[in-house]
Amino acid sequence: MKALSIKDIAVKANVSITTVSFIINGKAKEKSISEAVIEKVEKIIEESGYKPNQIARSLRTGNSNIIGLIVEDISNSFFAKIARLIEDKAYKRGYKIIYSSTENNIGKAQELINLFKTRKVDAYIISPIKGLEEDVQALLNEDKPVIFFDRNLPELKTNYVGADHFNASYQSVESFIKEGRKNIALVTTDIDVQQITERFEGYKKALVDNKFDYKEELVVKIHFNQDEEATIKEIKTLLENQTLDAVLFATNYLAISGLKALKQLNKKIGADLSVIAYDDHEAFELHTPGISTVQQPLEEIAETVIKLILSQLSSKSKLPEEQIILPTKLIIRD
Amino acid sequence: MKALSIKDIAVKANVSITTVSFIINGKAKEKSISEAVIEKVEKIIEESGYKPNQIARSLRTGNSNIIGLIVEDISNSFFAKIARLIEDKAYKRGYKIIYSSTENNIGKAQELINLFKTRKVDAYIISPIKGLEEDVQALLNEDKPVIFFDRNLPELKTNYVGADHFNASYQSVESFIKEGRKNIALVTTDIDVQQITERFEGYKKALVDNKFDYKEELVVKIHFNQDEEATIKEIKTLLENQTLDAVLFATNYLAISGLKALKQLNKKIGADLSVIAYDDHEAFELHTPGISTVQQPLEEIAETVIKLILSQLSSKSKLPEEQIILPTKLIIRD
DNA sequence: CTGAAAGCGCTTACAG
DNA sequence: CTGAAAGCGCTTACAG
Repeated sequence: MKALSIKDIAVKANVSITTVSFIINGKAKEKSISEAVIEKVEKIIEESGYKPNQIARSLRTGNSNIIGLIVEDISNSFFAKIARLIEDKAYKRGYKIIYSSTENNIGKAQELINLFKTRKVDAYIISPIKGLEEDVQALLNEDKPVIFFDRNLPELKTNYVGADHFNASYQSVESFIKEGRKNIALVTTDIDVQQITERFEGYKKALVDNKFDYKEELVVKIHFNQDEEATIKEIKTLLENQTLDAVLFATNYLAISGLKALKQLNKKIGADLSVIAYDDHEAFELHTPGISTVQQPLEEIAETVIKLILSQLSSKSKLPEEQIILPTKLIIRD
Repeated sequence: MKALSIKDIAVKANVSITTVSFIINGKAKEKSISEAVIEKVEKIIEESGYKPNQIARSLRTGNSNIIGLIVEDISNSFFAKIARLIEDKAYKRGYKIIYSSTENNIGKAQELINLFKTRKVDAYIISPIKGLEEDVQALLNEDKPVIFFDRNLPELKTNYVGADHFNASYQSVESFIKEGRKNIALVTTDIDVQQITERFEGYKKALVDNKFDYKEELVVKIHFNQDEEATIKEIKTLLENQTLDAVLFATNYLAISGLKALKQLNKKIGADLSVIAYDDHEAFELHTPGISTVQQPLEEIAETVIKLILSQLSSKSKLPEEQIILPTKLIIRD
């Protein structure tokens, strides 16, 4: 039951493996192989079900038709949806995706890059974390296409595709203000990544621009890797000890924890309290009342990422880096 | 900036590549390489940051230390969580996982198996669909370890790890009956896979065992690939036109659609209506009132799958197939 | 119009 | 204790 090799095909067709290789790779015309030979070989390949060994091909050519995708956590619905969309789109263009999660762990992230390197992936799509600068720079030095998404490491010259996190927060706060809210809290995380910082900056700027004071005690930064219990507790402390009438949650899972906290405290969203969550989640639509959310344009992000990667892969010369910021949408529910 | 090869290391260390290879692969003792040489070579490897080319290694040895994972849809939270757990556990044992989604499409599933084959993955973890029998049999003929999870194709002799879907439904229905419910509906899908059938059988058996009539009009089979709008509409029709006081949802996403339907109809879960959903979801805990769910033992499923795969991979002789059915847990919320 | 041969970077049976 | 050499399955520059 050993797999067929190009040699087996060559023997059966009574030609050299060179000829078979040319035909497999669509270079038959270019190499002026005769019609008769092409047909004969194609027929044999078809009948025998021969598939070229991609490992051998990769070893020889140095590329793999595989794109590596590195995300924070594939079980987070934002990343899962993006991964799925990217996979679909890449697949249609003849590329496969392999993906893996960093868990915000710099060591794991570095190992993944190494893994992908030794597997000779052709390009990298990364939602990066601080500390990865050197490793990514090494990829760039080897002229490997790298695209960041969701987050950026601005000191590196890379392509980046992401949502307009600053404006998303800004608009959320303004929406609260229009509703007549006076004391607007922010629940965010302590991960030091650009998009979290931007969400914070947008929040502050909107307050200041509207002549509200920025009050430190209304901002909670939740430690990234702590368990949900602790998060809920911190949010409860905020809700109980501060005068507030609106909360912006900077991530999806923080909003989930926040809703659990509200439920435990028996506080209702409504006349006395407004909530907006970053990134949609099924729970928000179902919630009574519905939870307003900031929605990132997933489809567009995926499409843009793939488009940039493919144009880099197909161009011989180095293309200029692009920074693409896509607008978010605020969905108000009640 | 070309990557280092084993030859470069050999030259630097002034030994043969054979020696370097033995050292890299931990065979130094066995091949009685001298301590001095081992140390020298290890130092050079360390300093130079040399990483063996896995592609070349795979080509030579015929295996890859990669396990292929094929699921229905990686953006479904059940599969995303399982994938993440399996990835973690495999990683700790030196295996990488590559995963991909079939979207319940037989053509795509076959392509994925082919893709994994040409990449020489060492083993396959598959949530299978009908029509894949031949392709999987071909893998088994090549003595590749294959493990099914979540779903089974019983005509094949493979390992299988899954939850006890029959009992899960059975217990759910009995729980409704204990609450005093009389008219218990089932919302399920029309995919023809074993675990969906079992959920249906458990539902019927529990009714009959408790001397209730099985009423066909209380069962809705939703077409798999239809959009959510249509699903919600069908569920609304059920809720409006039938006398019922309890609904069991056979999947997670059907329950989500069901809750949306209830919300649109302004029907409340409570005195007049009980609901149980298959597989937990954040929305269920947050929902007011909380939604009861059947929980599959994700951690155990992942652990068992990996254990079986590794024992197959490490044993030379063919192991007998195991069918492992793990119990589910019914979580009652209100 | 077609083929012999080198080489991608490894592992391993064999020899000494 | 260590190394020369074959070979995994391809691609491609070169030759005719």
